[in-house]
Amino acid sequence: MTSEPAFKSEFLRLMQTRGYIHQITHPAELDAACLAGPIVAYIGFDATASSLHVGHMIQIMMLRRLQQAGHKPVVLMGGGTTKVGDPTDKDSQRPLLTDAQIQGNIDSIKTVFQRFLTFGDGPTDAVMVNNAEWLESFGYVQFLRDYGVHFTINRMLSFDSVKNRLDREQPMTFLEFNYMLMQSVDFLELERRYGCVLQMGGSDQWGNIVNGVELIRRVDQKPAFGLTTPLLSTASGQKMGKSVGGAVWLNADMRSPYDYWQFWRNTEDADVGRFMRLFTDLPLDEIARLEALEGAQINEAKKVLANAATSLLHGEEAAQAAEAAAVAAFEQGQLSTDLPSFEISRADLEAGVVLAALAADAGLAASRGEARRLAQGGGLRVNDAAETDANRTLGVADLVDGVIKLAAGKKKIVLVRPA
RNA sequence: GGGGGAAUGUCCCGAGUGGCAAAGGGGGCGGACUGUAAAUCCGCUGGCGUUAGCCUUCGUAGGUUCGAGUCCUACUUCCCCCA
Repeated sequence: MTSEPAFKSEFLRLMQTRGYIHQITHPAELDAACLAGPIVAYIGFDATASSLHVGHMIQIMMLRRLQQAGHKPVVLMGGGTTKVGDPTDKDSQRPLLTDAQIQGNIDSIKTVFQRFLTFGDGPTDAVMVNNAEWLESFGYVQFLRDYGVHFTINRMLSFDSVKNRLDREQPMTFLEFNYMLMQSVDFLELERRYGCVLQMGGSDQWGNIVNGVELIRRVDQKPAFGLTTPLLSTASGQKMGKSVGGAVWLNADMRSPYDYWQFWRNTEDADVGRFMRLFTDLPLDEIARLEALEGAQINEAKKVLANAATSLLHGEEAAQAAEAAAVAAFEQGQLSTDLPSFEISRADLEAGVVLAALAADAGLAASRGEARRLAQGGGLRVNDAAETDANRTLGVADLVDGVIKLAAGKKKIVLVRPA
């Protein structure tokens, strides 16, 4: 699919040279459509958590590229679909979220897009819509008659999202089974409202996207296209998106800019070039130069990557602060006030705090037991000295320059400060 | 509708004779080596407790037993065979 069909449109060329394309439904037709004028394309995001995470970055960047190439991005928030739950890649049904939770998540997720896209009423300005607007107003029988007729069970059973679940002998409810239809109807609705012709998404969404494409072509006899991105894994084969300490959230209140910077800084050597193309706006020739660096020098390229990616999300200032904190902590062994911190009441500290409890509360370990094991393994550090006794009591005497520096491993650092 | 089998550590796969906090992988985390990389080697991987120990876990709910992942009953879900 990525065998260099030499696209003529700026958008598809951009997508191809930067490595976003895994599959396209009708490459030549889509290329022609992009050439003919601004097109409207969308990506859907479900509101299952109060923040998106780095795994979503490739989709967000794709909308950004779309706008850069002179087209109109539509961000679809899945207020309606989240109520059903996408069975793709899930072994079992998630607990259903309440309306209030979903709305809260949407409000919180929204903010991130403004950093990557220009919203407004102009022809290439981005817009954000919520599929609850239409999905919630359908009557059951009407929905079945209008859309259900276009889907065969035979076909639906053949899609990976369904097949995987069945293969693993896990139950799949009728509710989840309908997710596919809802996503297809979304595409149709956006086509009617905004003239949207393209849906993009991760490769796991291929089935859902193709269904929408076919629905539009069948019902409205209009052109419609789908484009998916490759599944992102690191060069050594791990699923991308996790880092020390779990999911890398995009919202600053859930993952600090420092952590976000660290995530990119820790990229594997072999991924540096690919990630720069996907996740930054750096020009291709500069990327080529940077990724050619060898040995320890590639670390400079990783910093460039981290700075660029963090600037996009959190702003340049935050990126520089993160870099400064990292340089101080890792290269000079000094403290920086920009390191993540945890506040403890002065009274508690004066009374004495058990290390294991503090480490757990500060987020360095999931539980006190884990903190103890960490200490026994030599991974817990207090003011840079390994501490194997997690039952030790810390007090004001342990303050150095007003803080206690706690570290789990070499990369997870928290400054405990009394307040 | 009838018959047979299956569900295990809330990340996944997967052993398990009535004495089990439950083998072994993968993944994850930590240590060593490096360059905050990869590969490799080592350790850890239910919660609370300093130790003793206590609590919670083998699909769900009951039961038998001093004692249940293991036996019985019902239910849920999945697979296979017959109709």
